[in-house]
Amino acid sequence: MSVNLAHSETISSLKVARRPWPVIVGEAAKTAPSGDDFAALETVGARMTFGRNETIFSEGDCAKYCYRLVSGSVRLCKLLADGRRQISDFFLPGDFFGYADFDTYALSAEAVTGVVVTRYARNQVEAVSESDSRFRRRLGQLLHERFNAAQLHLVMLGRYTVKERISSFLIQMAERLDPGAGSADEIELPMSRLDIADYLGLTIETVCRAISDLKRADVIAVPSIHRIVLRKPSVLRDLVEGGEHLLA
Amino acid sequence: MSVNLAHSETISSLKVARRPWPVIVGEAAKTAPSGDDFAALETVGARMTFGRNETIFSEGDCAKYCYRLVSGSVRLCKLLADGRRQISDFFLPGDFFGYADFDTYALSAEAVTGVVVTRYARNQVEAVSESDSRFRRRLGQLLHERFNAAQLHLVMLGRYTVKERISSFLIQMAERLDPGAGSADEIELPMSRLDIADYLGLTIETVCRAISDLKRADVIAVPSIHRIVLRKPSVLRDLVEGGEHLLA
DNA sequence: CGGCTTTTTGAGACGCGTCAATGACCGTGG
DNA sequence: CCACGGTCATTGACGCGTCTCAAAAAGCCG
Repeated sequence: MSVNLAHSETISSLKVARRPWPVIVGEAAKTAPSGDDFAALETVGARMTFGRNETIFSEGDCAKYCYRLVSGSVRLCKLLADGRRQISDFFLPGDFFGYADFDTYALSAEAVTGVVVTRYARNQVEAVSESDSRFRRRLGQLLHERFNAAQLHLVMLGRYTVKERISSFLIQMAERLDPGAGSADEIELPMSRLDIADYLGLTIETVCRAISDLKRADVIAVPSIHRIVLRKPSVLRDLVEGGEHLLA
Repeated sequence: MSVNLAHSETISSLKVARRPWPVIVGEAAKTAPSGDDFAALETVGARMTFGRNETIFSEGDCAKYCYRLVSGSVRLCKLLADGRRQISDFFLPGDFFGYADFDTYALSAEAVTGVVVTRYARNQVEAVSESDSRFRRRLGQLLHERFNAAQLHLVMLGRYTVKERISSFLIQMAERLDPGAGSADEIELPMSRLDIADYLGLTIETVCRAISDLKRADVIAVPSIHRIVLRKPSVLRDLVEGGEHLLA
């Protein structure tokens, strides 16, 4: 099983990233969408920065804070004693995370790229939630969304083939990364192949091979390593749905 | 992939089970635990019965109701077009389900055995939740528990070997089925091997083989088909901790 | 340019799925 | 009461797909 070497600099937390990576600042430092349900928290948030592969919080830590991602991207994962890793979710700018836990975090959150977050004390979030029913509903809705996403993830890990997993992942990322309407046809994947593998329950080699297959079939193009062009999104969709053959 | 033939009698809903199966009435018709947080709903619930393999609600149905399981057991599952199935959760007496959805149910709930439930209108549950902050917190806690369980399930499907999955499943069921203290050493599994397979992301044959292996190693005994004796729980625990302590 | 990490590709092993046959259990009806 | 048919569970033989191991290629940064 793949050895995990992601934790070279897991200690300090306010350190600036050595090399901020695609912190897409100019173009896409997406601020909160206009009708922002988090306005109530605006005043109590603290802005923070994490470097690539830095840990934002660890499984078992006292869950004092929750976070809103401003820029970059974050993985939520669980590490087994022998190095096996499962990523349960990726977060993108605008996502709110770290609130779906009890006293301690159930999983670790790590910066996939250089990251900027706003950090909120949980007791303050809870106070606002207690008094503001609109905010509370919004928070509940977010939790439900994460829950439903986890259910789909479950089906994928339990029953999808490799091709279905990769296709489903690409479509899903295209939808999430596209701010506006239907999924964009070109996406910038912030995470490494190993991250993708650990999200899909595969090995990095299998992920590479599946991507190469799609490239060979001209369903996607890969101009640079973190950039993917969906040339035939419909084929990707078919690969996921029929749950069947379509790719040579 | 295994053909699913579970839906022979999915239509009527108030029908009594043809043959109630292990509806453990005398011994374990567990009523709500003494400090019952659902007292507030007591008056608005309707008692209902479902037969084995009957559908309680289907994916996509308008989510008007939620349920509390009184006796028997229920599976929550998703069916793909080609018959593949993933079970995301089993419910046991006392469990509350069907509330973690939006307007429509995201998954289907089916009776694994003959089942008795109390059904509540969601708008009433929401009304109580809105006015009673204690009840609301309890409901949120339940959702968090299901969410954390789903996260562990995710790790299992993504990263566990067959032996680890079976061991983890047995331990988990022993803990959930045991009303009192530490896990009982003999458990009554209400679900079929196919259900177990679809929960663990395996085939029925693989599940059988793994169980036979454990039997052969004298780690468990199988006096009858739905009954399992954990002869060496510690070995089971070791088998799952090829990774880690992953049990809530 | 030279040393690193990450990605890609290849060859081979092995675990799990597939297909098929047998056995166990159970309710039904002769 | 036993024979029968249906469902579910178990076991075996075999093939395929994914993992493992290994090495080369491609980026990345000093």
